[in-house]
Amino acid sequence: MIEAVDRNSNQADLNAIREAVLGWHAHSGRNLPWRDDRHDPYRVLVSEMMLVQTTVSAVIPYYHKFLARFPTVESLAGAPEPDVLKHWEGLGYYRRARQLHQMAREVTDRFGGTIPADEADLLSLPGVGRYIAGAVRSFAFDQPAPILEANTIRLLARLTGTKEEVTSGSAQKRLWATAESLVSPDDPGTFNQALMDLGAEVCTPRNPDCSHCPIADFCVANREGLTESIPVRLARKPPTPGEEAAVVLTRASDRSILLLERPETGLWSSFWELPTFWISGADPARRASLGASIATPEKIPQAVGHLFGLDSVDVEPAPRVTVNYVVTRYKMFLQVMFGSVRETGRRHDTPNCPDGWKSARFVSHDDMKKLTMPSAHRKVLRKVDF
DNA sequence: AATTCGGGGGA
DNA sequence: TCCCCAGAATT
Repeated sequence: MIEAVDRNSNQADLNAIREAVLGWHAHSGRNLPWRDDRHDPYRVLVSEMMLVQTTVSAVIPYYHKFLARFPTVESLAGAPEPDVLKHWEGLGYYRRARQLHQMAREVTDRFGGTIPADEADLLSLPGVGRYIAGAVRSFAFDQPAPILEANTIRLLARLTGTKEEVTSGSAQKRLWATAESLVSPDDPGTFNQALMDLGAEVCTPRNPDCSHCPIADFCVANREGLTESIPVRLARKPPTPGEEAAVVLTRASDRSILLLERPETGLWSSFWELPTFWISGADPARRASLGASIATPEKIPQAVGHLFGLDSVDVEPAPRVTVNYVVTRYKMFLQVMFGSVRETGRRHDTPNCPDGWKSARFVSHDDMKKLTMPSAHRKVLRKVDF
């Protein structure tokens, strides 16, 4: 037995761990769609970008749809950004979609359409950090590059008995060193995937199945009864609550609905959303800038017509639909109001765009489906029932 | 070193 | 409810 894989370990222990992990993986590894063509670096990149802080089960349907529409680097590089974002809608962390899109264009421009295998080249691409670079190198190019991510952080922290907070700089440095010393020189890609699978299926966050773990004999946490207390993580702060009110403002002449295009920076950048007013508490979407003086639901009916320069606006103050959603560290309560513009006229065709937003317009039912919107507002429109 | 980036699933 | 998820970029 070894004290820790990155310190008092010898070559025989390392080899024994590698063989045990690979042997377990041969019959108990996960069968995942992006492994069907593991050596296609484009598929590796698409899957890894989607999997950033996102569960495997959430990614699988998006992966299939995305690859059906953008099967190659060239097809993605040549696609318009709204098309790319639409295929990402609902997955979250939309910066990744733009980074992947930009990545395809840089691969085309800087690397002649071929995804590079060199670490520095990979790290120079947008959205690629140490983990994704290691994943592409080991999975697609069979290079002995280490990886460190959620599953292997937990597994390696337990294996080595890491008692410090795992996101701290010193712990990260040691865990990366452990991963590097452990990665199999013979089949690094399979080994790295096997280590992740073992973390996902056996070395789980709670109630790890140590009795079926192929490397339990080498595990410090198992030996010392610390599997429930490792990994150590900082206590997270409770979410800050906030209230908003959204208005579904329908134009009577054609049943189109008023939508706003969000600013280019920050949360949901350049997404389309219902006009939404900040009421109280947290304001993660910076909606206070849209008429902060309102701040009470009662004032919204009067303010809407004035804010958008519309005549004959009628808004019901009573909310009939509510949606709760969580974004970053904020827990939001969204109440929905309903309004209509009863008369048609030029002023209704071109609503004023409030300061800070990119544009405002009435959108038809068909066009609404094509735009990319935050999930909470998608949910509102589903519940409203057109 | 802390924050910002979403959204969903499982216990 | 609470916790976590194949992290990276910015401040």
